[in-house]
Formats: sequence, structure tokens, C-alpha cells
Amino acid sequence: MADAEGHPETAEIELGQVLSALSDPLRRQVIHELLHSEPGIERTCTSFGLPVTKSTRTHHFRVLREAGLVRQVDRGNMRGVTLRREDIEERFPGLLDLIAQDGV
Amino acid sequence: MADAEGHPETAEIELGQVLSALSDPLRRQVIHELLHSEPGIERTCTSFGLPVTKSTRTHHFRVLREAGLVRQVDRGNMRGVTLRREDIEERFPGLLDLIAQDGV
DNA sequence: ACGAAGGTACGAGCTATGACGAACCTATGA
DNA sequence: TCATAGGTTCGTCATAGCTCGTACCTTCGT
Repeated sequence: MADAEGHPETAEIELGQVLSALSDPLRRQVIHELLHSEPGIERTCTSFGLPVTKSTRTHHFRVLREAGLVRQVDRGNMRGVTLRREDIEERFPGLLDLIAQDGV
Repeated sequence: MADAEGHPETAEIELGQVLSALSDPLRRQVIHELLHSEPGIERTCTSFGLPVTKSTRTHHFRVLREAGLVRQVDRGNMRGVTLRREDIEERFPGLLDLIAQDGV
């Protein structure tokens, strides 16, 4: 079962949902940036500088979260976004490498 | 440049387009079947038994073709569908393994 | 106390996508 | 010759997805 914040467990992560999430260029950019930052880094949604409004931003991060690609933790004022690197690697080995190496 | 039949060259295959193509369950099923058949096998669109009409089938195979995932050659009466296994593997190594191993 | 910043929720609009039927083309085979 | 089978094209429809604005909540810093 997914937890209260809408994160699927590792075993529940579905390929179709992950591929859908990653087919959007903005969301791919987010994952790309996280992959090229230090592992485990926590960022705000805003810090990615997506060229969309706040509400659209929320939408994209929800898609990423529900697909199981990122985790969002409550930090009072903000919500820390972290990449579920190990989970994805365990479930779909090599997938993140493709995103990391794209557009190089 | 793409050839007359709308197949992108290997270097032109774009990750976004590939992920979009693979985010549809029917199209993923096609690739899945091709991956579990003998390499280089040529099949008709109909042979996959997709639960949609002819025109919808044409639509899905066009998406796969334009994304660079399959090749379609004219065989007079029919059009042979083959998986671009090596091309995809060269461009996005490991991607096809994820599809092959999905739903097992 | 209170404004500013990060986020969410909801409703609305527009576009993209998947699905269909009908008409059509081409080759195979009876 | 001519029906049948595999595909394509076109037009249409419905739904899903991305976008926005507005309103709202919460916390941090002044």
C-alpha cells in the first residue's frame, strides 16, 4: 500500500506510470537535474526553475511522486524533494542512467 | 534525415518520443512480444491481436515507427514489422531489457 | 502581528491522444 | 475475375493531460 503522502512502495512502482511520468520534458528535466546533483540531495519544487506557474508545478511533482520517482517530505514551510534513486534502480535497473545521459 | 517511410535514423531517435511510445500499454505489449520472439522476426500488425480496430492499429504502429522502435517494410500485401533491437540498444542501452522483463 | 514564500486544491480552458467507422488501395488466392 | 485480407487515410468523438488563475493553508522572518 502507498503511504499517507501518496508514495508507492518500491514493489508497487509500475513501468507504465514511470514511463508516462518521464515522457514529459519538464519532469524529465527535474529527474535529470537530481541525477546530476549529489545523491540524496533535497530540493524545493521551486528551485528547479520550471517555466510554469505554481499550480502546474504542483501537478508535475504529484505525477513524479505518484509514479514513485521522487519522495516529498514535509519540512514545515517547504516540501523537500528527493530522488528515489535506489528504489528505481532496484525496480528498473539502468533506467535512470538513460535519463542521466540524455541530452549530453 | 528520416527515410521515405518515416523511420528516423538511429542517431535521430529521441528519448522523449521513445518514452511516449512505450507509455501506452498496447504498444508496450507489441514490443514485449517482439522481444520474446526470435530476433529479427517479421510479423504483421494484425498478428499481435490487439483489441482495437484496424485504423487504431495503424495509429499505434505509426507511433512505434516514428519513435524508431520498429521498422515496417512493404511486402506487397502486408507490411512486415520488425523490432529495431540493435538501434535501440545502441542509442539507449538497457531500455529494451526493462520492457522485456516487465510483467513477468 | 503580519507579510512573504512554498505549496496545495479547485475549476476552467485547450490540446493531444486514443478510439471508432467508412471509404479506399493493393496483392493474394480461389 | 473477383472476393478477401492486410493496411492506410480521413473525419469525428471522448477522454486524458498540461496549463492557468484564484483562493487558501502553513511557516519563517521581520
